[in-house]
Amino acid sequence: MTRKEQKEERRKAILMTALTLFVEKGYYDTKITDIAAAVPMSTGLLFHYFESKEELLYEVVQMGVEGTKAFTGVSEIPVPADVYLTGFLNQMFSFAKDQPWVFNMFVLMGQVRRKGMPEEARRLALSVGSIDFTAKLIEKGQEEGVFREGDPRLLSTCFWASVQGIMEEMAMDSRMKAPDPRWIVAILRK
Amino acid sequence: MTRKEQKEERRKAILMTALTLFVEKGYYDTKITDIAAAVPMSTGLLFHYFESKEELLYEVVQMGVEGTKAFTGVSEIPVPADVYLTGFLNQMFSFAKDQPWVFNMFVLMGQVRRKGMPEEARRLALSVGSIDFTAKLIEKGQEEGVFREGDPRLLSTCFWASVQGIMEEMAMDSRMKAPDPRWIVAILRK
DNA sequence: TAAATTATTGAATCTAAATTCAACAAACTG
DNA sequence: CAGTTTGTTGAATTTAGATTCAATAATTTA
Repeated sequence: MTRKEQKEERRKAILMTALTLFVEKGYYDTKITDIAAAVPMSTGLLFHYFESKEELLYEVVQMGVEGTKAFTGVSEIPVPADVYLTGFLNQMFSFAKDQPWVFNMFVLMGQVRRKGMPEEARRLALSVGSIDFTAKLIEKGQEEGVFREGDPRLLSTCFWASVQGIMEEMAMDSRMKAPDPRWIVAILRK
Repeated sequence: MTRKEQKEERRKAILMTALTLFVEKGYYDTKITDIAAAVPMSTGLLFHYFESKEELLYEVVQMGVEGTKAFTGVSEIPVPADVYLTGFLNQMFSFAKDQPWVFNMFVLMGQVRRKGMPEEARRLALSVGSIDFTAKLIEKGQEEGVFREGDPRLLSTCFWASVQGIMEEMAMDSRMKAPDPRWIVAILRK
């Protein structure tokens, strides 16, 4: 099975490289040749592993979806909603340095949701219910009295849009320090 | 001079159409033929008015820069910083319905600042000092005691990233209601 | 070890989309 | 009005970049 494993490793290497470049330069500005050169491997070979650039994006997103399940799958939150979200952001921001790929994955997932991204990948990214998940969490927080009144879904959307915007900014400018997570959670806090 | 005016009108029509499409579908996914068809005019004619797609983007951004001067040019803010920013967001969000083009312009200006956008247009968009302007405003707010402590520039960056993220979300999904501006200003508020 | 399978390359092909162009129409100028 | 300038079209050209392919090397299987 060494051969199959080898192939898996290679695929993963390509996926990771693609992830990095997609976030660094944007999907459309990242050429297949850029990815191949960065792996490194010949352009031709890349198509031995992935059908097309779109499929490549799709699989990167697929990988992100897997990873996200762990997050949106949690059903019992044992701490107050504000504490949970602050902790989440804290971790996410520290990932920016320790595990850039986790961080980049989040950034990419957000970007792929936008209009103008390849349709299949977009649908897949959109299928992750992080907005809904957080909306529920926000409702919980409202009941707990820590979050302000207002449509939980709209609050959730704002929260994520802000997080997305800030993460993109961080991905764009590596000099940027991570903000204090409480600043962002303040959007929700009463 | 009717001829010259005519030409100006036409140019403006193209610029506006391009602005709308760039925001709606993204720069790279907007084809020159899309713009021409939407104006409407033949593809060829479009090049009678603009050198290239990049130049077209550049001029849209140019227009945005002009418009933004009015905003960042203000030197005397007569009201507390938090009130000023809340009012600003309030206006911006209501523009989304009344004057979509103003709103779209803001969204586009933010997008063009990102890596992977055509270099010249990007530089131009980056030349607008809205982050610095707001940073000063935030310092003022800190002195007034209404804003939290923290690096004003980082706070400013977060503020704008959030606004950008939310405006993009609004541009993407017309059903989305505008959030309460105070939610966003809460990022800054003590 | 010989056949079969898989990895690899880089140049050749294909394709979508930007850009140019030749031709014609309308408007303006003197 | 005759000529010149500007507007307009859509098809032809060009080009950047994705995708294919024929050829070769490495690895596995039997």
